[in-house]
Amino acid sequence: MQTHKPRITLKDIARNVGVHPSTVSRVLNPDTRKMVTKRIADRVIHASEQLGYRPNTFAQSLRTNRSYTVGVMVPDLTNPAFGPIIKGIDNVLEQSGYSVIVANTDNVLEKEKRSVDKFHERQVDGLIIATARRLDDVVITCLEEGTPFVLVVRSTIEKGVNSVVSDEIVGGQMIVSHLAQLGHKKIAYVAGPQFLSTGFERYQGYLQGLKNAGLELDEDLVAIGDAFTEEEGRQAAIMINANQKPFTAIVAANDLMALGCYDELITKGLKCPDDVSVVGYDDMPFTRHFNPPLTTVHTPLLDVGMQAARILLERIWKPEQPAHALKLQPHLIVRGSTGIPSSFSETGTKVTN
Amino acid sequence: MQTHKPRITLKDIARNVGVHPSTVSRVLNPDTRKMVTKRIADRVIHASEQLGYRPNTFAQSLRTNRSYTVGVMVPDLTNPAFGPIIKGIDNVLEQSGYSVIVANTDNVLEKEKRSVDKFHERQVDGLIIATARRLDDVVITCLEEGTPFVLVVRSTIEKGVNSVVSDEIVGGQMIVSHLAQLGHKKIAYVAGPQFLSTGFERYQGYLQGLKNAGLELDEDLVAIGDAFTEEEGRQAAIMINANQKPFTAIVAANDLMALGCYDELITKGLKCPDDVSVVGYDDMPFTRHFNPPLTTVHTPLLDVGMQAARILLERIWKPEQPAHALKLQPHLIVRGSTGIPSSFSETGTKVTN
DNA sequence: GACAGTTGTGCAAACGTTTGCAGCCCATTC
DNA sequence: GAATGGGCTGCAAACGTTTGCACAACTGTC
Repeated sequence: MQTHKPRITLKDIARNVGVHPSTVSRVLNPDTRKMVTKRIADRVIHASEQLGYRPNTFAQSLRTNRSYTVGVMVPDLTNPAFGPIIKGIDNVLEQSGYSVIVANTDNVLEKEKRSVDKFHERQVDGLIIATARRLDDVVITCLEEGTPFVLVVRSTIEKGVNSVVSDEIVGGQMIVSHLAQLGHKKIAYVAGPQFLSTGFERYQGYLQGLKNAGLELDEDLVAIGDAFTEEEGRQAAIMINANQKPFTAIVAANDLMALGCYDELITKGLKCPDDVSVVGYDDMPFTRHFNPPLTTVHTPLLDVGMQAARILLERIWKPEQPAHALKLQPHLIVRGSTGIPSSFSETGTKVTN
Repeated sequence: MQTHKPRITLKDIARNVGVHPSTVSRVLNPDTRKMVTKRIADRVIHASEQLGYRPNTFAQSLRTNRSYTVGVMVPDLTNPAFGPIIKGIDNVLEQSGYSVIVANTDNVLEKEKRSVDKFHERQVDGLIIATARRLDDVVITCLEEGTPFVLVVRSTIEKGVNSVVSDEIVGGQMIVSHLAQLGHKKIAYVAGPQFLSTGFERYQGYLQGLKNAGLELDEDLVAIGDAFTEEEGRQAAIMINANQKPFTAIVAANDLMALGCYDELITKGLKCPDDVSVVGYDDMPFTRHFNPPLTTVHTPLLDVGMQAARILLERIWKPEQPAHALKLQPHLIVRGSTGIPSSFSETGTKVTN
């Protein structure tokens, strides 16, 4: 920001007031203001306002080694789930004078590494990571280097790292329980990537849910997608259909994949929920407007962001505190995509072709 | 990022290789590398890699007055339209070594001012602004201060500012033309805030579209919302309904407001598109999954972001170039929410009650 | 072999802060 | 009235770079 007006510095104020720059510095810094006489302080403040002083953050950071910035890594900004999270983060951080630098990694490891390197270079005071794999080198590196960071949404298998996630297993169970209660017995599963905690744990929740409901797992009814995308959801649904086993419900590992299932059902001429029920996960914005409105598990995304930011601030201020792993309770939201199982599929008469 | 390992500096490398720090600096800086002998350069590079050197960006920025960061101001991260834009921005900027700092302003002027102040303090090299009002102090300030910036999505009435926007007026016309072609004559309009270029120009497009189609404007069929939100869209639809004038289509100023119209139609027991057609604007993610799939005007949001970033880079590099106002051609996407007008409303028999 | 010209490297200042230390002055105490 | 102490302020170094300038060493020419 090359402004033509010459930047005015502590020295300028000092000259103006007739004191030493260090005194000005002390006045303008809340922690040290009490060190200087009120009378002088007032004059300094007045002069600083009049001259329109803006501290040079680079000089400050260079001297203090704190940048008052934090880095946020997300896998895909196109996914509407991340908007609210970043908003939550920004809300609390900007109140404490921090700025957030975002990086979009497109789920590719190379970019994640580059981003975290960049963040290091920029000396961010902390990191919020929404891209973690269950086994994640990047996370391990951060851990070793002592970088304050907190994981959101996706966690790793390591213990002792700060994180804010939804209780995915419980969420998965809730879904199956809901479907079982409706009378579903053949429940298909469109899984997310198993190297992500969300993909893995939601699937575990599904398995546990089946057990709870006294249902058998049929492996022909589960397919694993390689990414949390609509397209992968559709592909997985296609694979399941190809197995020619009857089912009355599909639970998808997230809302996007559920949308992919919608597509596949439509191309097969199946109605949701009349022929098959569908449920998603995340409750991203506007799920209630889908056709049909999607039954899904709600995670308070804005809160996730805000809590993560708070925890991060704590860690930045007192790095030696024990890690804080926050698990938010999920919440099933029943909408129009789930209903009682169709007699067709139930009897196995009408097999998807 | 307080790492326990001591930061290694140019001086360390210099000592290691046996040269002066300035030489190391020259080697590591692409622009000046040619100044130093290949043999020495190689040794320096080798040492720097071995020691894991990371330049201190603060020192660099302090010295050079360039931060290699740009600020991005958006009104509401919850609106899925902004995800793709930011992604586009990030994509091109990170390739040039820039980082993006985002700020969410919630559409409140106070926050916008605070954010832009913050950006100034952080000495961002440029700004991308998605929050502009038609008359916007913040923009004027940036203009006066000579800050490189580009507006996205929303423009101001000033000429000579960089911007990347959709041709809203054409878009508005396209919508009306589409509806008129289907046979609609009574077309209601749910307007967005008129102090935003998007709200204003889309409405102008609507007016122009009516004229083109030889239709009369009925003021009872337009209502203006105070914000581009679902709720405001619903309220506007309610107001129009309250006027008891028949209509067969509603065009909303953006997709969110269109969703609000959906809600109101449902509570009135009206079917879309059978009873009334609805069209939105933006083609934000997942509009095709809405119920019914929303006819809307597509703007290539990712492109908007990328183009804006490119223009900004140009301005940062050569500040004296004339402004670049890029107007992207919109594109009507017809989906299930528009159809031929219902005979009911057409005859005025069935008035919304 | 002396000279000019070119090339490569070192020197030191500067960017704008923060902060430990030293020293001053004034008030307090015996 | 001298000694003690505490409160304010100035001094200067330091953070890690970049860069104009000076200078040394080399190349080529007559």
